[in-house]
Amino acid sequence: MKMKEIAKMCDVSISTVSRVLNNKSGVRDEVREKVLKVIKETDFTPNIYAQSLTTKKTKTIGVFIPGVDTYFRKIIFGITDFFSKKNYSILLSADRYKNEVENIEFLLNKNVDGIIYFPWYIDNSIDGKIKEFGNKKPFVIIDYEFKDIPCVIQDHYSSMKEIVEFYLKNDKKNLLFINGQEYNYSSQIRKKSFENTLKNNNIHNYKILEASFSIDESYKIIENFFNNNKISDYDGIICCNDSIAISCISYLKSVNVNIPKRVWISGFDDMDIVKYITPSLTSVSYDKYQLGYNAAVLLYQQIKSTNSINKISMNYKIVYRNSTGG
Amino acid sequence: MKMKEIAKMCDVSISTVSRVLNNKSGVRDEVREKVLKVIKETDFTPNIYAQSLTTKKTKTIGVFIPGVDTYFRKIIFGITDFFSKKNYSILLSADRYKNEVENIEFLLNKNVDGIIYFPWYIDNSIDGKIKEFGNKKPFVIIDYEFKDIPCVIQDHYSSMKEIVEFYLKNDKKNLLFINGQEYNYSSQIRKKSFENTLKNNNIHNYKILEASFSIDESYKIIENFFNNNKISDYDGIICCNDSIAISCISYLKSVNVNIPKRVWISGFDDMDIVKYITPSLTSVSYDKYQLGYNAAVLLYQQIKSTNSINKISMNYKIVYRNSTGG
DNA sequence: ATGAAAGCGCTAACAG
DNA sequence: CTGTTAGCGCTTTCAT
Repeated sequence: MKMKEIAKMCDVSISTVSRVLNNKSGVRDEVREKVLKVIKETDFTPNIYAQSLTTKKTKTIGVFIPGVDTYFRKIIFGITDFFSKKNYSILLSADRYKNEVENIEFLLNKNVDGIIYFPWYIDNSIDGKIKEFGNKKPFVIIDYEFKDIPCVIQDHYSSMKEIVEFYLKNDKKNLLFINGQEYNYSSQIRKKSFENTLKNNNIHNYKILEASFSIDESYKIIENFFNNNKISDYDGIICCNDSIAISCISYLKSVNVNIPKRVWISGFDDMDIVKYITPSLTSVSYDKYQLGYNAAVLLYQQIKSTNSINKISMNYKIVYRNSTGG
Repeated sequence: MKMKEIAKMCDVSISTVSRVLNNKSGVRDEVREKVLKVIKETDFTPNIYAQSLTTKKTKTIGVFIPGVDTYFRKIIFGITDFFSKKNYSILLSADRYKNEVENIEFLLNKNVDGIIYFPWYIDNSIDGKIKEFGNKKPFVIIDYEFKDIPCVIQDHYSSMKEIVEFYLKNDKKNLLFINGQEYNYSSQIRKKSFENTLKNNNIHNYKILEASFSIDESYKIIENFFNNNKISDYDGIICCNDSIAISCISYLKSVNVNIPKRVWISGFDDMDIVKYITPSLTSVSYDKYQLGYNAAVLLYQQIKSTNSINKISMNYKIVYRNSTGG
């Protein structure tokens, strides 16, 4: 079924059908209703590829989000919920054989109307690329900042600061920070916040361990670390995400270290399950659904050229549980 | 940049450029190389919307996968890894304001070349819809079977049977099965397998509790259940996924029930973290990445009309850990 | 208010 | 081997 047939059935020209379809003026109410009726009856939907050819708009946005299993889906939900209402589709780019930049270029070639990009591996070339992409298309970054490219960030600096100060306030002053890989921007921020907060409190004795976002690797790194370092040197451990915290707890239990009595521990992300493990895990909670939704809003504003906001900083909440004394 | 310009730069017709682009015969090697060179230099990529208009192929496949956070991403990876190599894109449909069928119809309207559908809410109308969709486009279902529509299934019947028999063999014969919502097809299968296996072993005394795929709801349902039923009635609990198992363990710990001494417990899915919780959780492991990859292969075979296989049943592995005695 | 016609960028006969 | 040309289904001037 195409416009031509609809036009014939209604005894009008295809221009008129087009006008009705696009809700444009210049059609008698009577005619409009008739066309609408036939469209409905025949279940007609215009060919979006023909539309795109003429309008240069694809009503499709591209999304790249890295391999973070635990909240990937929630972010996607936020994005799709917003854009579906606007009748946009979501093109996903997540080929692991390509690097991130290649994934974005792939999306660009698909003529998407805009792109949401959650960088994961940050290297020297990324800023240049982001600038290039941002000039080409409406572009929104998640959890990374570059000049005036609109972005949605989780305020890892503040949340880490709050966590550290919570430890200090409770007299936990021998701290170990277990980070993910430091190619990740959030990791860098959290690390810096951890260090600065301690320095601002005149504490210069602390340890940072670079572990991994893979829980199995993390476990090995942690085990190896404590084979060469005394646990008793620390009364507080801060992990950069919940998985790492879980592997750390697992190790500490295996060597009979009591949490929270001997050492406090906390994570990040507040996964659904962490309130049900033993001990229940103190964690930092960001609304990942809202994160995706906000990114979608920023992108849409750009697409419609009504952009006013450039940066959204997400609210967070620290959920205190038994792993830090209850 | 368009084909016309490339043609001019190479001093050939646009048909020749098209032939080169589509790797067709009928071009002198010399000319082909020249065109290829210019294409590369100018970084030209053909407009896929114009291509689609003529070919009726979009080189895009549609994917609907429900809200299962823990392994959603792995399935997607399997699909994108396969299709990216073929230069296809992935259109994601996941609008929660629409129901599943509406999400599929949305994809259909986008003229995707094929669809991968992981049904979650199964009701009476679904078979008719699947048949309709399967007639329209290449179509692959995950974890559901309908006539000769190609599908990839996790063999929940067999894995559940094996788990149950493992309990029985170890003299755990007072069993409680905690299921997810029964609108889910896999839940139905597992339940049936649980019941049949017991019956085949002449055990008619068992209990099935319908909990929820939401871990918080599950906890409440489990707590409520044990407020009205004695824990000591059971020596084995089988949960339909790891989240439910974790909430169940949490509850049992809160009332000081020793696992595995007083009762065994097991989950499904083998999430990354479950080997690190206490007690480490016995679970059923399916390769979710491969699941997605297989679905992609089946779909591609249909698109290319080389389909031979109709059904792939995934291998599984039961990972025995401390929650069932180690 | 409505229709005719050009054109979006490409592919695929058809000629040569 | 190579070029010409007619669409693909739609939007958008430009007339009427």
